[in-house]
Amino acid sequence: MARRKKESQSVHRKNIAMAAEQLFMKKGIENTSLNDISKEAGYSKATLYVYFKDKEELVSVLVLESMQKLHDYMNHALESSSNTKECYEKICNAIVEYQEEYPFYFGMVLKTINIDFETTHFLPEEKETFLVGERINELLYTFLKTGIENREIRSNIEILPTIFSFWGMLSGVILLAANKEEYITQHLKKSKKEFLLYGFDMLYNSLAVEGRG
Amino acid sequence: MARRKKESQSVHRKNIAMAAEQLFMKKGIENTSLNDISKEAGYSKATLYVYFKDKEELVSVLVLESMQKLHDYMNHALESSSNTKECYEKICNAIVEYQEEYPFYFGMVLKTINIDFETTHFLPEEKETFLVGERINELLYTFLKTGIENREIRSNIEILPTIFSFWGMLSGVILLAANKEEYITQHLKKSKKEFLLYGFDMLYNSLAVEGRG
Amino acid sequence: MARRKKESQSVHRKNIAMAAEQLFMKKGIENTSLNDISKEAGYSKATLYVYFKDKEELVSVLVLESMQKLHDYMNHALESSSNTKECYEKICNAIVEYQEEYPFYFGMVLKTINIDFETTHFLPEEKETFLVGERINELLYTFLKTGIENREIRSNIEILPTIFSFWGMLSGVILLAANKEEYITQHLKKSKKEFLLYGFDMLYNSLAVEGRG
Amino acid sequence: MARRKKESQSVHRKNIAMAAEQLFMKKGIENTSLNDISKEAGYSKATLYVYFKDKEELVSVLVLESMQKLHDYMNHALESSSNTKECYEKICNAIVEYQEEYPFYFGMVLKTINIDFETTHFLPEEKETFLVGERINELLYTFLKTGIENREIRSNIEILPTIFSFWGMLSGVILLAANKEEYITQHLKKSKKEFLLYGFDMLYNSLAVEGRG
DNA sequence: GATGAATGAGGGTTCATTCAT
DNA sequence: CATGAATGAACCCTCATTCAT
Repeated sequence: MARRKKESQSVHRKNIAMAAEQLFMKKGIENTSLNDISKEAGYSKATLYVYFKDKEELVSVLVLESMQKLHDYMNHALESSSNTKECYEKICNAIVEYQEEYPFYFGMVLKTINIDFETTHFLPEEKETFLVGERINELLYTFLKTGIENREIRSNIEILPTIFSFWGMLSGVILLAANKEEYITQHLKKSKKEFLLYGFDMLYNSLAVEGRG
Repeated sequence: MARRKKESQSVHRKNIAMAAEQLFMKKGIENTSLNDISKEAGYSKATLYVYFKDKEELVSVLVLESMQKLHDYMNHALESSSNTKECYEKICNAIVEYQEEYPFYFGMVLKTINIDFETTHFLPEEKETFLVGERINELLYTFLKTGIENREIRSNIEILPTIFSFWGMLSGVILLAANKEEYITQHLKKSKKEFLLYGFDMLYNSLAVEGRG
Repeated sequence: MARRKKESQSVHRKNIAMAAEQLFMKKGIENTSLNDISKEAGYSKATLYVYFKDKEELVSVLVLESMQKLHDYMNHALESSSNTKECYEKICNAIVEYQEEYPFYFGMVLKTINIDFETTHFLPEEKETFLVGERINELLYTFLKTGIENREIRSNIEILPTIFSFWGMLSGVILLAANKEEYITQHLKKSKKEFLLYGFDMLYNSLAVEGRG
Repeated sequence: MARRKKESQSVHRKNIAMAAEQLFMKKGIENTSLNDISKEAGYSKATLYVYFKDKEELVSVLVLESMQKLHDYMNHALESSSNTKECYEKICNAIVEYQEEYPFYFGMVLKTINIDFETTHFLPEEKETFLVGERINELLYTFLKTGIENREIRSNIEILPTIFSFWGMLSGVILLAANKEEYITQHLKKSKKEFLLYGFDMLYNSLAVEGRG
C-alpha cells in the first residue's frame, strides 16, 4: 500500500533514478553531480528535490533496487535447478552477473549494509535494503538445507556461519576477479571466467560431501 | 648530513601522513580535505604541498606504508611457525590484525592495486605498492609449496589460482566480519573471532589433504 | 516568452559583464579575480558560473562585444562620408574613439585575434570575434577600392597588404599616443589629438595619389 | 660608480636574470613563478630575494637590458650604413630582429614605458629604461636630420612628431606581423618578411622626397 | 508540481614573500 | 651570504541545497 502509493507517486522518480543509475555506472557516485543527473534525466535540478529528499536518498533507493535484483537473480538460480552442484554454480554465476552489471553497487552492498538501527541515522530504503539482504540469506539457507537433505553437502556444517563465510568468500573472489582481471589473465593464464570456476570449485570442496577431484 | 636533512624532512612528512591517516580512517578519503589534514597536523595548508606533491601522493604513500606493514605481518607469521596448519592460522590472523589496524587501507588494497602500468598515469608509490603486493603473493606461494611438500596440502591444486582465490576469499570473509560484526554476534551467537575461525577452517578444508573432522 | 526568458537572463549577464569590464579596465584582466567581479556586480561568486562557463568565456564575450562596437564605429564612419580624405579621417577617428572607450580591449584585439582554428582550443565567441575582424577588413577593402576608383588613392597599391599595414600602423600610433600622451604633450608641444592628426596625415601620404602638402 | 658596484655585486644577479629571461621567453611572465626561476637558476627561492627586491624588480631589470639591446641594434644599423634608404631598412630590420628575439619585452616596451615620474611608484631600472628610450629617439632624430640634409627625406616634416609616428607605426606593423603571421601568409600570399618589406616601403613613401615607383 | 535563480561553503592548488638560522 | 622551511592570501571552480514563483 505504501508501495502502491510510491509507485503511483510518479514516473518521474523512476526517470530520475534511472538517469542517476546510468551516470553512477559510468562515472562512479562521487563523480556524479546532481547537475549531471538532472540533465541526463531531463528535469530541472530543483525538481530532483521534489522526488528525493537528498542525494543520499537517491543513492539508497538505487542500492535497494540493485539488491532486489540480486535477490531475483539468486532466486531464479535456485528455482531453476535440481542438482545441488548445478544449483551452486548457478548461484555463483548469479552473483557474478550482478557484480558485472552493477559493479558499483556490489562494493556498496558489501560495506554499507551493516547499519546500526539503534544509533545511526538511516533511511527507510536502507532498512528495506537490509531486509532484502535477509531474504538473500534465507535463500542460501534453503540451498544448504536442501543440499544436506540430499546428502550432497556435509551434514556437520553450521548453517548460519557457513552462509556468512560463504557469502564473504564468494564476494571476495568475485571482487578480486573483477578488479584484477588483467593481472589474472596475464599471470594465471586463465580467463576471468576460468579463474572464477576454479575458485568456486575450491570453495565447493569445503562444503561438499566426500572427496572429489 | 644529507641524511640529517632527510630525517628532519621525514619528521614533517610523518606528522602530516599520520594526521591524514587518522582522518582518512575517521571520515574516509573523499571526505577528508587538505584543510582538515593541515589543521590536524598543525601545519598550514600550503605546507602540505611542501612535503607532498598532491593529495593523491599523500594517499598513495599511506597505502604503500600500510601494504608494507601487511607484508611484514605475514612474513613474520610464516617465519615463526613450523606446522602447516599453525602457519595457516597465523597468516589468517596476520591479515585480520592488519584489517583491524588499518581498516581503511584494507579496502583500498583490495581495489586499487590493479594498476595498468601501460596506460594509466600512476605514481612511483603506486608502483612500489604493487611490488609489495607481489612479494605478498610470493609469501603465499612459499607457504603452499611447503605445505604440499609436507603432504599437508593437496598436491593437485594449481598454485597460482589457489593463491588468488585464497586471498580473495580470505579478504572477503574478513571484510564481512569487520563490517557486520554486530549482526554476526547477534544472529550467529559467535564472536567475530569465533566466526572467523570457523570460516578459516572451512577454507582450509578445501586445501588440506584428505579427510578431516 | 522564450524571448522573455532570454532577456531576463541577459540582464544578469549584462550586469556581470559590465562589472567585469570596469574592473578589467582598472586593473587588467590577470589582476581581476572572479571574487572582485562578483562583488562589483553584486552577485555571489557562484552565480557568475550560472551565466558564464568560465573566466575565459566572460573575457571573450567582452572582447567580442567591443569588437562589434569597433565595427559599428567604422561602418558608421564609412557610410556617413563622401570624400575619400574625409572618410579616411573618420575611420581614423573611429578607431581612436574605440581605443579611448575600450583601452583595455584595444590591446587585446591587437593580440588575441590570431586564432589557429585547427589546433587551438577556442570558444565560439572567439570565432565570432575573428569573423567580426574579417568584416572590419572588408570595410577597409571597400574604402580602398572606392578611393582608387575615385582616383584619390594610388592605383598601384596591393590592397590586402595595404589593409594590414594600414591597420597595424594606425593601431600602433593610436596605442602610442594613448600610452604616452603626457610625454607627447610635453615634448612635442602638440595635444594628443594634434599629434594623431599629424600621424594620420603622414600615413595618408603614402596612400594618396600624387603630391600634396 | 654606482654602476661598478652593481656589476661586482655579483655574477649571481646575472645568473638569475638570465634564467628568468629564458623562462619568460618560453612561458611568458605571468606564467613564470619565482619557483621556476630559482630552479632554472640553480639557487634557492629565498636567494632571489637577496639579489632582487621583488619579482617586479627582476622584470624591470630585464626590460632595461632588452631595451639596451634594442638601442644597440639600432645604433649599429645607423653606423653601418651610408645611403638613407638603406639605413631606413636597417633600422626597420633591427626592430624586427629585436621583436623576434624578445617578443615578450617588445610588448612591454610599447606599454610600460610611459611612467609618470611624479606620481607613480617606479623603480630605478624603470627610469633608466626610460632614458634608453630617449637615446633611441635621439638615434631616430639623427637619422631623419641626416636624411633631410641629404635631400632624401622631405624637408617639410616636423621631426619630433615624425619620430613618434614613425615609431608607433613601425612597432604596430611589426607586432601585427608577428601576431598574425599565419593569417598573413595564408591570405596575403606573402611571407611575413615580404609583408613587412611592403609595409616598411609604404611608410618610407610618406617620408621620402618626391615621386617613386 | 516544477523550476529558474541564486548561493554558502568548501574543494585542491599556487604563489610571492618572510625569517630564523 | 645563502637557504630551508613555512605560510597567508588568493586563485578558479564545483556542488548540494534552498526558495520564490
